[in-house]
Amino acid sequence: MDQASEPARYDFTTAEPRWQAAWNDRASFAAPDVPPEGAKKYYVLEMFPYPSGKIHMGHVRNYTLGDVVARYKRATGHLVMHPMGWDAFGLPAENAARDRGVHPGAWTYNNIANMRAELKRMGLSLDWSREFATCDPEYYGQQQALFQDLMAAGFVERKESWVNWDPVDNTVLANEQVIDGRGWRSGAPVEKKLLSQWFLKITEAAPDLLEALNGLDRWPERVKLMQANWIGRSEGARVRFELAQAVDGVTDVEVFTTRPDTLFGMSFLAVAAEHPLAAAAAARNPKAAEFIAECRAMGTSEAAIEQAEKRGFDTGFFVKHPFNGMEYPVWIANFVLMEYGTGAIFGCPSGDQRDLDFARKYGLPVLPVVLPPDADPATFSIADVAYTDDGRIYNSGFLNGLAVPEAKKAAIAALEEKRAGRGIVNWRLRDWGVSRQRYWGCPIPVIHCDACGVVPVPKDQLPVKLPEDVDFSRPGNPLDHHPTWKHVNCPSCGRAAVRETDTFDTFVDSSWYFARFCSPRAAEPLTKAAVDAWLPVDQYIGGIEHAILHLLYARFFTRALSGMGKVATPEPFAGLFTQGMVTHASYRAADGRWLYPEDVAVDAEGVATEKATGAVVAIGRGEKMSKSKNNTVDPGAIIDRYGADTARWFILSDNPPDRDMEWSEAGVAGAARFVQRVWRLVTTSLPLPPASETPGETPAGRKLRQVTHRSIAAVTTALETFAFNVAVARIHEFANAIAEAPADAAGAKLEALEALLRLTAPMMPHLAEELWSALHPGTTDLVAELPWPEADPDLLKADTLTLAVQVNGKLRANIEVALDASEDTIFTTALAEENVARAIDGKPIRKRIHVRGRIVNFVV
RNA sequence: GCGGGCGUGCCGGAAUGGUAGACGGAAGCGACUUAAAAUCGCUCGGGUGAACGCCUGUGCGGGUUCGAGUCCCGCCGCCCGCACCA
Repeated sequence: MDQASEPARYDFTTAEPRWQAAWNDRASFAAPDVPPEGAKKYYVLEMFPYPSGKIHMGHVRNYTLGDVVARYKRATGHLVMHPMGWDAFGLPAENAARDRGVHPGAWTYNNIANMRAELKRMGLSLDWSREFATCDPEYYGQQQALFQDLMAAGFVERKESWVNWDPVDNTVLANEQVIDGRGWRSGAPVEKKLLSQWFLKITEAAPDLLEALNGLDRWPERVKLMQANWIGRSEGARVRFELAQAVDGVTDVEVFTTRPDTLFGMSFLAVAAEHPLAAAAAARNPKAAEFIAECRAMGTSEAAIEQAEKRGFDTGFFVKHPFNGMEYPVWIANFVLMEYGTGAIFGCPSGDQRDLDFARKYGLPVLPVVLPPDADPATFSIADVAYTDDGRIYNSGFLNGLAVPEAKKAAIAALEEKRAGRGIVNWRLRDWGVSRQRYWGCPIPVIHCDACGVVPVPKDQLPVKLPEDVDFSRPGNPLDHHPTWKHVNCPSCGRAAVRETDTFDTFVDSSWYFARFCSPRAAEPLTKAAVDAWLPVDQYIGGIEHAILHLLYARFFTRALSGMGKVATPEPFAGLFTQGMVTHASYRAADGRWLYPEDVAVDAEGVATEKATGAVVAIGRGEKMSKSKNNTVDPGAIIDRYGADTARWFILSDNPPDRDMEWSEAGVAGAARFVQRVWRLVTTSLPLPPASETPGETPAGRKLRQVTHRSIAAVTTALETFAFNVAVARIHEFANAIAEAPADAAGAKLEALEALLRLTAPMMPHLAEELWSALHPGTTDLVAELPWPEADPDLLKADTLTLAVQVNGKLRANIEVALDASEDTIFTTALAEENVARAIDGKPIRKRIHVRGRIVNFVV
């Protein structure tokens, strides 16, 4: 092979580390804790990663998106803070400890070291000096201090709630550890168990959390909608039903309903399995107890409860209807949730699908009480579908003839008059249970003393550190069976007491980390000057799967901190962008094995076969990358082969960032070709001939300058709107135009190449630096520190106007007219087109439509 | 089950209610080469035509409009969340 004949190529393997070192040496991405007077601050944050061991393509996508924003904002004159850290507590570390005998801390910090090295290879404009992990005692100790502040401010309470209990492993299970109602390790049927736990009173903030969504104008509408529905404000009534006979001294049962207008359509009353009346029934009837036990086996997941077949048990109790005085049976039903409303409902089968399914199953009456418009009351009946829309009330005594909204008001008024109920606002949102019976989390900093009750650990004794010597060979919480850790003296009375052995939900860790980033080494949780200067986060970026819980908890936490005067802003994230997943084709053999892509051959017809056996393989369309499906792509391997810029470019170019993207080998290879193309475009232009004309003097020069400035404008708009794939397309077009520009446009070419590099820099920062230095030998400038190019408005204007001409809405011709052509001239020019005349075919023109700069339409 | 979203060529996608398919990928053909890679050029929704063109087409069925991928109503399919995964 003759080396000399090989065309020169861009060598990213040396260039990328070189520029990373240059940014590092210049501290190009460092930000001060408190910005200087007059600085335009911009806080860019991606959701910090869980240190699972390796970065995956979802991370690459997330951090590339954030990096484009950070670099673009820096170029447009902002002082940018762009930190990185680790959401480092959680179950996987404990699973690793149980499965492989590794200590959770060692496992986690080892993973962090690996992932940090991988992230650094991506060339992200991060301020690494702010890095921390939530499992650092320096971080969780401050969190313990914050929790005590929240306790003092009245945001914390202790109450009972249900958990999934594995009776064989004697441990609490997460919902994801419950599979088809059984524990994932033991396979034992899961039971619900009542535990005393710590709660943050998020429900008190519900009205405010809902109302303030209106002010989040840079959040996706769908996320705001999901949050609003989750908070779930609903207006309705509490209705008190007297029991026909008192049960254990209890004389009545309260239900919540949003449909008091349908009270006359009642055919039963149903309570949750955890309701006191259900317990009373169980005490009298072993069959009831059996049914309740079956309900408990469903676990605590709302999805599982609501998807289960509707089942019930007749308690034999009866209640009296507050309006008609009739008696109705009380059932225990598996679809009634104890956590919502009062844990009891009245069933109106004609107006609620669940009630109808239930009534049909158990042969309960179905009385229609809302008559749809245009329906005949004599013949209207309910078969398998409940009627939930508006209409006229009938079969309903004093409510007859009213429309649904009026009937609701009338029913509530009547309930209040009879003292049998009242109108109320009910919220779906429940308080936030933060206790977890696990080791690898932040210890809840309280001590339980028989004499003094709950006593906070004195602040000068924080952090309450996790013990290192823990035993994972036994099931259950290692903190609880540690021989010494929990035994302490009460800080208040000095007698023997025990530590709380529960740790915090990891959502607590992620509810304030963005604030801690502002002063990550401070001796107190937050530094007022720093958080007030930097918060709110200007652009937060992460997965849609966090649309509700994480974002709602972080909003609540920030509100609470703001209420205590620790943070000025109540809203943590001014702008939010939710990215889609990264998917990859998956291959599954007939026997159910998931195959690695490299073990599969795909022919031209798209038929896939397993290389080893030749057997045909099923191709799954893009599925979320997961180890269990063998369809992951290792970012490290991609960067080895193609470089970070290529990976970044492909991930940005493939599709809009809020949609799921399919990773494809061909796509990366195409991106790699473009990297080389830009490199050739610049290097083959060197050295640039001395400009014989000032830019734009020749017709070709002016044309290239127009393209340059239109490209600047188009890419800027695309970046501002997160349309990164469009920005990529515009840069492709721009590069094509530069390549095609004739030689006499030399003066405009330098301007074009500079603009190309600066527009590309947020997306392919290493290549931009490499070529900038080639274009300006000896320069000490870094593109990362240069300002964003500005489009010259004069060069954005077109020289003529191109209009589409339609006849009856169908395109028939294009015409070109002067910018200032009159409407008459435009119509005359349009009608002169042969194709237009043929389409009109002499028919009279009924209407002429002209939209300036767009279109002409003749209606005939 | 409930809540939210998405659906456009072979594929990813573009398109302030105004020329559907920009840009890229794949594929095919050609140039260069002993050959391949790389590179460059051409073709590339379907139908019809010698050609200017014409008809049709944005998951399905309706509607609003001079004009609908875009707005409205009803379906179908896929995806996300459902409170202890992060």
